[in-house]
Amino acid sequence: MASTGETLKAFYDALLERFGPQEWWPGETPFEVMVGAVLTQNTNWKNVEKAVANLKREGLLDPFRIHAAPPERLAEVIRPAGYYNIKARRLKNLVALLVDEFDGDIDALFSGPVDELRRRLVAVRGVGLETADSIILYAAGRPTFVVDAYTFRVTARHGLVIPEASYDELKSLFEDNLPADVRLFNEYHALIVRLGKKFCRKRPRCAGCPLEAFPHETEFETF
DNA sequence: GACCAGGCACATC
DNA sequence: GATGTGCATGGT
Repeated sequence: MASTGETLKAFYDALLERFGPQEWWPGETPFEVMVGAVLTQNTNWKNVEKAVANLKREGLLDPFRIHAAPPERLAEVIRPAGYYNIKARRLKNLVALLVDEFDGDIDALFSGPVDELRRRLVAVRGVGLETADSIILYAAGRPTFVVDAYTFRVTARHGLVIPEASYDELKSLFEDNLPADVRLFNEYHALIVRLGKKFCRKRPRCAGCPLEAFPHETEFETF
């Protein structure tokens, strides 16, 4: 009987073998990564790329510029990312933390204990657990495991957690059974997303899945 | 035309 | 604490 840690490592090896390193997060600067984390909420990444390109073209990919921009103007620029009114407000909430508390110095925001950073990020309206963890891992380069909808599906369908497991329970599943390695956490989450896009959607297509050889449920909940 | 996407806040029970 | 709903564009 393989331990949870051994199973998680075997999953990782199978995903890496199939897909190769994902080299996440696409983004030229930590600030761009942070903005992308908000824009990609429940949204296809292709749409986010268009919104980010618009921000660059308009000279708005800057904490002070976003802070000063009227919400309606910001919303129009990020329109392709969807939910543009609400995301404009969320971006302004997030840069308010950066500008008002850290004088726009993103390195200052990212330094200090990870759990304190997480509390600060989650306290921002519009930044939930996944967005906060994405920022911590991919923008700050600090070790925290990012859980998303695909993580729920993959782990539940392979019997690693009960389907009712919470976000933090899933996060602990990975963090308590793997070394706290930024590179590993980075690739693992990216590989789960890659897997999910192709095989582990709401209506899964399991034929050819790299985890096909591992035990899994044959009846799927649509979540 | 239905379904889906790298969520979150808020209302209601 | 659990469940339901609004937010919105663009690809399959």
